[in-house]
Amino acid sequence: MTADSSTSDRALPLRERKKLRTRRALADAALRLFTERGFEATTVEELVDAVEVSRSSFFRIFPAKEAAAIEAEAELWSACLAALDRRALSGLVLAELSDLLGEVVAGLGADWADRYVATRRLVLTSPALLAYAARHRAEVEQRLTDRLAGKLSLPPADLRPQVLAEVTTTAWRLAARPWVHGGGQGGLPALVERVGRAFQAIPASLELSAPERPADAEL
Amino acid sequence: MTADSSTSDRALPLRERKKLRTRRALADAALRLFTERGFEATTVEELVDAVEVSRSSFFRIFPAKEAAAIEAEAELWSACLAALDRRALSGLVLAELSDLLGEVVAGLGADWADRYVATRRLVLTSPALLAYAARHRAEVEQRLTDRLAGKLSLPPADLRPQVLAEVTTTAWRLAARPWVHGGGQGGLPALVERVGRAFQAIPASLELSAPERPADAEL
DNA sequence: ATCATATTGAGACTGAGTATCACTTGGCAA
DNA sequence: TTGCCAAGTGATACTCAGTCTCAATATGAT
Repeated sequence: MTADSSTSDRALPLRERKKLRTRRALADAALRLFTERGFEATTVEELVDAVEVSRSSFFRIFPAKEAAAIEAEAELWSACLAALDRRALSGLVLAELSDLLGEVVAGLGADWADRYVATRRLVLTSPALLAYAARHRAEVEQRLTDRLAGKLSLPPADLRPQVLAEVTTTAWRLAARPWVHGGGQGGLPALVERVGRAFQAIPASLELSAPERPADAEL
Repeated sequence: MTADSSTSDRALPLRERKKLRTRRALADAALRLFTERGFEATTVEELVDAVEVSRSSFFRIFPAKEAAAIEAEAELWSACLAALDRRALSGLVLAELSDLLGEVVAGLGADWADRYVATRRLVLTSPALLAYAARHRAEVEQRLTDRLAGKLSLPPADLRPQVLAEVTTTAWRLAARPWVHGGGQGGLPALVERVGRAFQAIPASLELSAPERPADAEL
């Protein structure tokens, strides 16, 4: 549910639909052009020419050139935050978050997987995109933290919601990185599977021990 | 050990010392000017005028305006990576990382605490700085991951070094945020104390449970 | 002193992001 | 329909970060 959000959500103020279509057209063109020619080598001018929109309009829709490139990533996390708002938490919070992320991923649109793979590959090619994506992650974590603390009635200074938010994005990255590396093999179901395993891997990782006499690390 | 790194490391190629002094002067002026006038409101021109260096030189030393602002943060993490290179790991890796971070912090220069507090407060005021700092963190994590995997002879795809690197920077942030918020009260010893407790808080946070019937989150 | 080599500074140039303003277009009431 | 208002669009000018090139200057070795 709420998983459609494709080009035309029926029963939307008609004018908004056009805006959404433009936004999506810009994001798609951005992904394509930046991938073909490189992020820094493509100017915003070229991008807006391809979509036949003015430069002014671009910056009205996206706050930065980078934002158009990571639209697919942004969609994922706003879906997660929306899902968290709808959800009542009970039991192990970490397990709830794992479920939630899995459900959100499973409900994403059909074309999302390809867009996301392209996005992540693109991000790796440009320091500016890496920075922008990293900040976006930090913002998502902040919102996750706030919502978790709110739902659990914990004070903002409590470390636990912060850790759980951090762990959530970490699990996502752990799961998504190899999936993207493999070209999105297996589609969304494979990704969901990986997300579940990434969440499980985290507590286990904290127990990792080094051998008593590591051969290569002697001073 | 290697904890000095103040303006003049004796027995350094004489020419390098001057470069270091310029670098440090720029970083100090950046922190001061950006704090006084705002990051976006201060131009690189004004900054280099204050230090009597050319714009060209600035960009030879720092890759971006933002880099001069987060110099104190960068110093911390390069000290950590250097310390990790020197250290032989044995036993619980998480505990080793906690120790290591504590030792590095305890060994930082006397003026570092104030510089760091100022840096973090400044970063919070500017989206551009937030993005730059977030990317810096990601780079540090990548290097931590590589070194851990190397030292432990684990394949690069193993999730555990990635989790441990992530947890290390998370613990740092958990510890530093309230410390900075309180103006660095208690100095480095207080910070070291907080780092230790942040590392301990992480496994505990993963067990957080929600009450079975949360009153405020019903749909 | 002299020569090769770094390092610096000056200036021009590109392109992102912002602000302003005139213009158009969609939505709505009479 | 017609006219009106508001919201959105496009053109243009401007600032400033970051790159590049080249000349000037310092540094160090012989």
